[in-house]
Amino acid sequence: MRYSQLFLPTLKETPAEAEVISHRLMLRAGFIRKLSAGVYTYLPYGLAALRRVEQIVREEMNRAGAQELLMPMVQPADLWKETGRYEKYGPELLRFTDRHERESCLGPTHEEVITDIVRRELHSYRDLPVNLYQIQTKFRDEIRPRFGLMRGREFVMKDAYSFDVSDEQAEVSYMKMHEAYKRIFTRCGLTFRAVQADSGAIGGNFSHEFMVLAKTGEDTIVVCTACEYAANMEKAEVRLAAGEDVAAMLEPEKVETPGRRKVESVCEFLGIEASQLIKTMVYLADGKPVAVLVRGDREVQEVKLKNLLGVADVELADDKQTFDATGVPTGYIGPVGLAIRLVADQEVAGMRNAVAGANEKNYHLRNVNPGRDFQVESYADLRQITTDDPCPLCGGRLELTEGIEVGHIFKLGTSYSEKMQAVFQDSDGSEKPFVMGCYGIGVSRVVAAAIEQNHDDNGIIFPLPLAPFQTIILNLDPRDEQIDTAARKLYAELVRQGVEVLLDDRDERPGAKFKDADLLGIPYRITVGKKYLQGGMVELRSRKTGVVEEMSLDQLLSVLPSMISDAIRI
RNA sequence: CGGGGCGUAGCGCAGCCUGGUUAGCGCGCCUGCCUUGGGAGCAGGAGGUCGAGUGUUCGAAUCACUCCGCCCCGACCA
Repeated sequence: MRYSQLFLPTLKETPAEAEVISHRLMLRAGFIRKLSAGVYTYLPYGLAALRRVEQIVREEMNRAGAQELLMPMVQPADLWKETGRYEKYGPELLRFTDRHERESCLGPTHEEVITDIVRRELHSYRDLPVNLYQIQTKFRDEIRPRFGLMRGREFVMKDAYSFDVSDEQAEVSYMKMHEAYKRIFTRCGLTFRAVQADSGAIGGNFSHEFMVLAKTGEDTIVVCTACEYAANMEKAEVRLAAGEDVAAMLEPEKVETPGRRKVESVCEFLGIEASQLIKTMVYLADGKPVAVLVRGDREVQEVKLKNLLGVADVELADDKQTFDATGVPTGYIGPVGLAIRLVADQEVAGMRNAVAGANEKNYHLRNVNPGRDFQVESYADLRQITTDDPCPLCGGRLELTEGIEVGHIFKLGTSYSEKMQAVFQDSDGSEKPFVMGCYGIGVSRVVAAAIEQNHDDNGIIFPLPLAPFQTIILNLDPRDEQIDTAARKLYAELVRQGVEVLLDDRDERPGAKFKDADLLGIPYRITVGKKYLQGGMVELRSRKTGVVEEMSLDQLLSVLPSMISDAIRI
């Protein structure tokens, strides 16, 4: 491709609307333009990057035995009513009626449609397993679209759905996808981790998220430095430290702690460590008060609490709500004699002679002992994991890092197939619902994540497999016949060898060409200029390392194509 | 939906508080000259219903009200 013919509007200045780096760079490098909130046009250069990701996804899905199809974006409400999601999905599902007053919606996901196809066409265990996927534009009417392609309302997604005869077979399908996903993100040249995840509203009980590691990620994840373990903060299991405190239980003692409400000030006042204090937090679980106990130096992990209580929502009670529920002002609440529902972090069970609120203003209790002085409804892992905790798998050191979710795989089980009466006849003649799995990749988000992970002050640094062009040739002086001839010759020869090349033949000054080349993030840059006139040499520069090598045209042609094909092969 | 902010040329902004002739600046764009290894220089030029509506006023980009759009934080979310 010749740059002079390409629709590639780059921007010298950053538009005010963009905050995160990938969004800014995508606007500046002519990837996208906004049409309305969370809705973007892909310009040729951005589309080329998107196609790179799509192609890798396609190849790996096909390799894993999945088959591509394409489902409608407009879907009838009736189908969604079968699974109850038409009511349940909320305002994110864009609903409308057509000219015949038929209720419809724009597909935010396609479980209903695929299940409908399969129940109509597949009836026997002999037809299974099957895995069908599509790469398609989804629409979700996000509360607040932001960050450009990272969280748009309209976005390109690959979604796959597997159908199996049994739970065991479904797990085999799941593992195949898990492997395929690892290959996909590896081939994209991204640093990522597969993390255990909460399966969320979509349902199911077996779930991994694929996170691209980048500073600007929306989620915090815990990764082990020694093994493969990685998990969401909400899911990361805390391993209880071995060894119990076997100190003799002392008699409870009430102590005056005037005005000491915070953990810190109580500890300072009584001369104890935060780890010797039982912190009592009052939450409203679906509106009803529950007291939660954790060690003074720990934080409650609300998602774990929510899951334990089996409620839809937990919220920390404010001072007034706390007083209304317990009759005690915040800061002096404790488990001893407390009348409301009580749960505790597992760690609390092993505490001896701890300090806790006395349920009386300005008083705390010393020598409080779980079991003797109070009972809880249940002990469970309820606290936030920290980097001081050991890896739950191998005991290694943990690190916290930010991640961008680019893929999510679920074992769905039979929830959809049962509701939609999608059944097959098994070898023993019995009728069974399909056991399903679903597997998503945010294709457009992968492009954004790749940029978040790979850029510098001058622009994008594309991983070679995702770059719209693998090489850019800068013709620094198109009017000089010798330079122009050399640049064209290089271009033609590289194209012949299968390299994706952009030839910058614009009538621009060299500075502008260098700046654009950096901004666009093309992995290899060849410069043909003055040095060619002087000694027949051109420059090859790596965008990533900045290393520059001078060589002749012949040398370049003999090394570059193989460098590129080696790098793309996995 | 709650909180905060912004809408003035394609992009980035000033002007608004304290109303008053032809609404400015930088970049980009067009023409010409010149220049060619990190977003050059000179000269000339095009481009605006100042987001929309209503009101206040002799007079509104400027003041008031309403609406619309966009951005950021929060709740929410593959």
